[in-house]
Amino acid sequence: MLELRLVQGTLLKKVLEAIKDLVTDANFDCSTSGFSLQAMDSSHVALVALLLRSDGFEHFRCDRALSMGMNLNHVSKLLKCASNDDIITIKADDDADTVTFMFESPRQDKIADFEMKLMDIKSEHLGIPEAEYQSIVKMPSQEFARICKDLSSIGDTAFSVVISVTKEGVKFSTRGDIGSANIVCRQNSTVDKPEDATTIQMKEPVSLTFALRYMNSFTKATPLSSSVSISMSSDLPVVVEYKIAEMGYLRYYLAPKIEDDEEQS
Amino acid sequence: MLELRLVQGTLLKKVLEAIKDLVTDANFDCSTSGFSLQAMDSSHVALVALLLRSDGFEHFRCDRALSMGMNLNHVSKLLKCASNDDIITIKADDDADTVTFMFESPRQDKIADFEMKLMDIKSEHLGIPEAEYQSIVKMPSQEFARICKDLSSIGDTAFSVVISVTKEGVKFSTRGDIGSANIVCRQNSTVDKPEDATTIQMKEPVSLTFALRYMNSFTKATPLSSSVSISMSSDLPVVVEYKIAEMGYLRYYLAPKIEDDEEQS
DNA sequence: CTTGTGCGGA
DNA sequence: TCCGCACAAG
Repeated sequence: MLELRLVQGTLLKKVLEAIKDLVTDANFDCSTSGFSLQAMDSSHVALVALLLRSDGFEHFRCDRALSMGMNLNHVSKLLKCASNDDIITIKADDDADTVTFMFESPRQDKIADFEMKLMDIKSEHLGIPEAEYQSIVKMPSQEFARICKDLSSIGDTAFSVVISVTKEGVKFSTRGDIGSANIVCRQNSTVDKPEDATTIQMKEPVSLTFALRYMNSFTKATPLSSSVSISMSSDLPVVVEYKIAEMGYLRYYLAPKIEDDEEQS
Repeated sequence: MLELRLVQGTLLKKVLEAIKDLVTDANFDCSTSGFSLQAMDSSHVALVALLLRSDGFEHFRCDRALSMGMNLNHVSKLLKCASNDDIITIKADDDADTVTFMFESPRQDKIADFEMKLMDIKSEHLGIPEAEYQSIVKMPSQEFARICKDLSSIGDTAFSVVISVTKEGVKFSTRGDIGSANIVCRQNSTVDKPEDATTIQMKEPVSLTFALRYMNSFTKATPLSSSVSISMSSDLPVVVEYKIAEMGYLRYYLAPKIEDDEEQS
C-alpha cells in the first residue's frame, strides 16, 4: 500500500513538465525515504534524477518499496487535469498494476481520481558517486534559462556551449551561423534577495563543452526553483540542479564533449 | 419590416460562437415575442434552441413573423467585424431576401452595415415539451467546461461521459486510452457569489451516458453565462442551459446513449 | 494565481 | 480552423 499526499500539487505538475520532454517512460521509485526517479533521456546522453523526500509530503505511507513504470506523457496529461492549487494524492496497492492520482480542490468541493495502468520498464538505476567539483556556479534560474535561449538563437540547438569558470565569473560561449557569442556573469552577492545572487565556489578553473540543446531542455525546470546550481569538473558530467523547496531536487547530468567540435547532431 | 437594436452586441457574437460549430445553416425566427432559433446539429443528434426575448432589445420592431435562413458561418464572420462594445441592429424588409447587420460604435463615430443574402432552409421546428426532470444540477459554467475538457484529454472526444447525480453530488466519469477518470462535484452553496455555487435539485438519482464531444461543443457557450444548468431524466434528452442575462437562454438538447458502449465514432 | 488575449504552429 | 503557448491584466 502506497499513499502520498502532496499539498503543493503544482510541484508535481512542474516536475513533469521539466522531464517529459527528455524522458518518455520511467520508473517512479517509492520507498520510506521518499519518491524518486532516475532515467536516461531517450538518446541515452543525459540523466535525470528526481528526489522528493517523504518529509515533504503531508502524508507519506509506503509499506514496501515500489517501482512504478509510467509513460510520462500520460502522467503529464493527467496532471493537467489538476488545478495548481489542488492537493494531489498518489495511491497504489503493493501488487497492483495500476496507480491512482487523486486531485482535491482546496475546499473539497471537487474530487477527481484518475486510474492509470503501470508499465514494465527495464530499470537502469545507476549509482551516482558523490563527487567533489572543481567549480560550482549558483545563479538565478531565469538568468540561466535566458542565456541558454539566447545562445541557441545565435546558432541552433545543434551547437555547443562552452562554460568556463574563473574566479571572476562564469562565461557561456557559443559559435553559430550568425556569429559567435560570449556571455559573462560575474559574482554578485550584493543583491536584495539571496536567490538573485550569482555565486561561484571555485577550487580550480574549469572549462567544459556541452551540447546546447540539452542545456535548453534542462531549463524546463526553471519554474521549480528561483536558482540553479551548475557543478563542473573536468571529465565528470556536469550537474545542473534545481532545488525543490523543502522536498528535494531535480538534477540533470550531462557528459561534456571531449573534443572541441562545435557542431554535433 | 423588422428592426432589432441590441446594445450589448457582444451577446450576439458570443451566441454565434456558441452554435456555429454545431449548426451550419439555420432559420432565425422573429416574432413580436422575440428572436429565436431552433436547429439540429449537422449529424442530427443534438438540438440547439436560442431565445432572445423582445424586451431585452433596446428597440424591437417586428411587423410580422419572419423566418430568416442564414449560414451561421457567414453570420459569424460578419459579427467578427463588430467590436465587443458595438451596438448591433438587425434589419430586414418583410418581403426581402436579404438581412442587414449594422454596427455602431458606442460614440457613434463609426457605423458599418453588412447586407447578407438569406437562404431557404427547410424548417424543422419541433415542439419541445416542458418536462419534469429527475435531477437538475446547476454549477459554474467554467467548472463544467473544465471538466469536459479534462475528461476529453484522458481519452479522446470519441468517448462517452457518464453523468450521475446523487444527493451528495454529481459525478462525471469516463474511460480512455490512458486510464479512467471520475470527477465528483459536491453541493456547495456556501460561496461568496451565487454563481459560484453548485446546487443539486434531485427528485430521483439519475445516471446517463452521453457522447463527450457534444458536451464539449456545448461548452462553447460558457462566455454567455457564469453558470450552467444540466437537467436530466432517464430516457429524456439532457438539457444543458446557459441563461442569457435579461434576455433568454441558449439550450442544448442531447439524447443519452441507450447502452453503455464506451466508444462511438 | 487566475483570467483574457494575442500569437504562432499544427 | 483550431489548439496550445506566452504575455499581460485584475
